[in-house]
Amino acid sequence: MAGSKLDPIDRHILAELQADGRMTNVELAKRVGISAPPCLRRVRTLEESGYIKGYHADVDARELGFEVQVFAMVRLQSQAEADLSAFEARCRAWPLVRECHMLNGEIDFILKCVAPDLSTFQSFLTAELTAADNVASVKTSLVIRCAKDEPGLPFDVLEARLSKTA
Amino acid sequence: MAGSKLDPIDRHILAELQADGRMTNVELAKRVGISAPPCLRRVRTLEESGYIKGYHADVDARELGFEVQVFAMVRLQSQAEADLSAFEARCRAWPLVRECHMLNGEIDFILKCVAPDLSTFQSFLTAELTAADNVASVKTSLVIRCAKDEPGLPFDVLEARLSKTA
DNA sequence: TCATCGGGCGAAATAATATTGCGCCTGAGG
DNA sequence: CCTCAGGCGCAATATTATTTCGCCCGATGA
Repeated sequence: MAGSKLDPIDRHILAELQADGRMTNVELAKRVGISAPPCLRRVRTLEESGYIKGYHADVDARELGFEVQVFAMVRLQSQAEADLSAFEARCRAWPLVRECHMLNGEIDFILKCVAPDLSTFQSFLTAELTAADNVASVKTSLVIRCAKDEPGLPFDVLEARLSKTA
Repeated sequence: MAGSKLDPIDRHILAELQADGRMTNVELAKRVGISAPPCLRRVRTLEESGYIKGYHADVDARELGFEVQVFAMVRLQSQAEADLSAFEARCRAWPLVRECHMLNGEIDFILKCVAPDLSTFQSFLTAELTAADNVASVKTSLVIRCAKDEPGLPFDVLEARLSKTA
């Protein structure tokens, strides 16, 4: 099973750093119950082996003037791999698109977008997204409010799962 | 305009910390072109005033055994505020639900969920989500692959915008 | 059962970073 | 021109990160 190369201390480290990525190594070591040097070694190993992909400050979008958040459901005309890749590449190049997920079912892609205001988004929608090659239809939904936005993973679910197997 | 209380150095700091939340203050100061003490003071101010909401390690879901990611589109029977809030509270309590956004249009909520495997998600879907009070319908879409997943905001868009106004 | 070996831990020393204190400069307002 | 507030950076100090190294434990094999 994936993740089994990690012991409980490693998982504890991941959970703590997911919750507070700027915790000092001393504090982290204290929380997971080992001393600072091995704790730091574990963190470095987790980083190098890809369990930790990076660290990011969580910036308040509204405060910074990004008032609008939108989910866009996109259907394409062709689902040939080359066409899918081409669309993905376009998404990567659009700064207003923050996430692009390929889905199963009727909808081919869902995009999470941000914009400073509605008119900026509308311009993007009509001039770029809807107008893009191979795009059959786009349905958009404005985010009215966000009830939950937890970064990362539920480590408690993971622990529960592992304790069953063990 | 929102964000106008920030000068270019503040925005530069936010952009850098969004890209690498564990950068040392010395390195950050060097990049934004001031010395370490005022840089740290700015960071603290940004944290206290809420521009920076936190820092998080970005953990690899697949590596940790979360193979499945799903978007769930939920419609409710009642959209009275009390019922909306009740549903949001339920979402906050479900660990598999990582994000919950209220939308305009036909769909009332979109949820981003993760699970270790499909059967875990199916159990959650049938026993919890679909079965929950006031839920009229749930449409789910499995994420086949993720083409883009940029944390945070496009600071280049913000800068472009501000330079126009200025 | 007992020697050997590898891996991981932690104390201690050292290097780097964060944080505080303070004097200087600058620009706004009188 | 003077004064004051705000923000900077130097220098000193406190914390933290990182390296070094010896110890312990558990696995392996004679």
